[in-house]
Amino acid sequence: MPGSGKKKYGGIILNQLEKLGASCDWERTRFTMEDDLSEAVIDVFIDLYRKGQIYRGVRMVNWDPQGLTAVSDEEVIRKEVMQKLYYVQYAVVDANEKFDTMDAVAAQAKFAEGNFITIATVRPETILGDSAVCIHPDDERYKKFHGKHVAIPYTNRTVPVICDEYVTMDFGTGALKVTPAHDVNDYNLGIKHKLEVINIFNENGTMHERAGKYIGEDRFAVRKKIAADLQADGYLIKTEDYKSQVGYSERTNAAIEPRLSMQWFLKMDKISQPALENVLNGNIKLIPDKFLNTYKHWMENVHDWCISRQLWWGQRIPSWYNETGEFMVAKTEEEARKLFEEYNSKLVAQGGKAVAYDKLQQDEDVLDTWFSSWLWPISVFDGFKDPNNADINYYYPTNDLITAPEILFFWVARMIIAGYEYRNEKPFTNVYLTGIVRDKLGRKMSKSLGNSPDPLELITKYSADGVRVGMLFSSPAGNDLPFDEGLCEQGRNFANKIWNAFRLVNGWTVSKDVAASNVALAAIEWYKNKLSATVAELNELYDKYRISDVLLATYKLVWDDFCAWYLELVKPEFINGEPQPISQIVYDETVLLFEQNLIVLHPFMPFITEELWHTIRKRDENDCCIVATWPTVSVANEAILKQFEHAQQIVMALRNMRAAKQLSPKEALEFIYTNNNYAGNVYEIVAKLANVKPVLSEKHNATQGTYTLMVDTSEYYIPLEGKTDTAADKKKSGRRNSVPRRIFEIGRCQIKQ
RNA sequence: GGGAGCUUAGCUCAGCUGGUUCAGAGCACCUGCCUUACAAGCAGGGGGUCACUGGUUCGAACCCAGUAGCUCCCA
Repeated sequence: MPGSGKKKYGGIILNQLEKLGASCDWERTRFTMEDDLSEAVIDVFIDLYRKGQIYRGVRMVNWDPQGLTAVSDEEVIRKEVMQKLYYVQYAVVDANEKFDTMDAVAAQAKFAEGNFITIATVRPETILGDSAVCIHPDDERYKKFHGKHVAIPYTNRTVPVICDEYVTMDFGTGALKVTPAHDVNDYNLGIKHKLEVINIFNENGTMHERAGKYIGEDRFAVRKKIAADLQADGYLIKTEDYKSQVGYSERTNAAIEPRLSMQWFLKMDKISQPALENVLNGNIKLIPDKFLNTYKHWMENVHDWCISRQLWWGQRIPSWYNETGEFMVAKTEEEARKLFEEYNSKLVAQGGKAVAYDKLQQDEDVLDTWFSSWLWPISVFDGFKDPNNADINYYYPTNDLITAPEILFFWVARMIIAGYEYRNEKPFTNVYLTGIVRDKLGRKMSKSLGNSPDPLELITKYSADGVRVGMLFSSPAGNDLPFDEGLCEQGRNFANKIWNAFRLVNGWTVSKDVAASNVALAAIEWYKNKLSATVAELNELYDKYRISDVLLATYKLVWDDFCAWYLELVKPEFINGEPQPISQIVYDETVLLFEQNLIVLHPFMPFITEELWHTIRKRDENDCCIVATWPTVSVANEAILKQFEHAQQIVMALRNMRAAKQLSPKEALEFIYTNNNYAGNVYEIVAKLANVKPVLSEKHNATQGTYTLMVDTSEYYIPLEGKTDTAADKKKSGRRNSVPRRIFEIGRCQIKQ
């Protein structure tokens, strides 16, 4: 498994997938930390470095001063915190006016002259690291200070007043203190204006000697102290309450300190081009395509990729340092030595002095996990070591990648980049982006929140098939899916339904001597057509990756069409309490149709379908549902479907009438039809499912006590003389026994009284 | 601060190129039923000003503009 493959979770996830019935090639499980795959990672790093694509640079990281480590953005928990906003005055001086000591008294004199700029900050302790004060070039209030300097309290330093449109004039005082070492935005401003970077903190969050004051004291203690000092010395004008976002370490809960550090970067501008082009031109498809815009936007504004991490696990960066900090990128220490040797001989040849490399030390940092994951489609088939092996040639590029939208950039885009860089070919054609599972409060499932349901527990409760159905029911492509255990229950109920349908069929006694009834033959004919039409629909939905729609259509086919209509029609009757045998022909056809159902159900419910596949008929061990031929689609006979639909409508209308009139389903009724628009077996179907006796009458005049059914353009009559009242009387008296004259609308059929 | 997207029934969402599948599905809910596979079930039923305002059009859930609310991504 790629990416997040923390080993201890890897095993659990694989186990869960297995239990869920994922039909993976389990013999081939791999892990990006394996030797072969790690080697690929290192080789690629070296290759890209030699191509000049990888460089070292400074970057702001999230530093955990308690854990003494950098943490990733994902491990930072942002909280809204009430803080104090401190308004501090800086004395303005001329650029050439150098002060060795701008003490409080001197500053007060400047203030009195009106030569001051007020800044607002929630972190007054960082004042000691200020390198500039920034104002908007158009800000009238500060125009007179263009080109001037300000004196930073307690530092003996003056820093320039710089102009940049980055500053919002009407926010705060319109003047921004710039502390490049301790704020990302300030850092970027610092680069733009070539400011000094003054890191005033130690790794553990105490003040560095560089700060010049409060040395060794903790940053938060210093905040209080300096606030008090600023107040006492007349720098502090006022404080205000201020709500702001502060990041906390997920591990230690310490406030995150932005910190500058040396990191490794991969240049993205050129290498990412094919990944943009081939998605835009449709060589690689994102499904659903609403992600195209996001993808495009990101790829067009791509930043260099920071590939180094300060973690204890992962592939160590293959860079070797000598005593003086020079380094060689090489696979092994020996190679690094050789490189140093060559380097030295060149130096010496040019008249320089050789550098020492007696003690080489490998970089302490490791590579970002995505830096191994992006190679996955190639490295998993050993495509780096052996670029022409049979597996990679067969599996690369593959058809579909299924993944979450949140890692579209982290992983998907980078796999595409690596694919074009190292095989000059896309790694896959379709990227299906699933929904993100959320809990009922709309939060992402996460290990730290502990709000993820345990799949194994769900499986014991609802079965693997039930859980699969539950998950897939509510997962339209790309939409979040709010997890609801009720859906797993629905899945379990569905499995139960299938099981019961099987029990019914399995319990029949079959007889070659019994002729197939017209109704049964009609049902078979109809369901074959219905199945064919539905499979055509399923195929289309599959092509569009509309998995939840496929599931719903399959669900309705099996539950409604097969169980509620088909089985009810072919089901043998009981005579004198004795079940009658079923005709061999009908039985055989039913089993065949049942099997077709199992095949279309299999992707969603592999366990029960495979089980029934091998129970419903004696089979070879290798004759499995999972590899059974998908039902073929023939042109559905529209007339048959229409005819059946007409029968269904009559049945539903009759049931509805019975409900309204409180007539027991057991009470047989006469059903009078006057024309043969719907010949076929429509009326036999109706007879079986609605407990009526069809009677052909050339002409019927509706009389009192006769219901008229209107279905499509056909009229039917049901004599109810003497039935209604007796039926009603059997029920709780007074309820509904006087149904007013009205029209019931049921779909397109009406029942007129 | 920049970008993307969403708002349709109590909930989760479909609804393609504007017009005979335009107001849909599943769940939930309500009412009958222990009817010989299934109460984890069967039969029936009630729910919506398609966020709001305006525009385009013979015609708008759908196209356009604005407003409000929500979500995500990047910094």
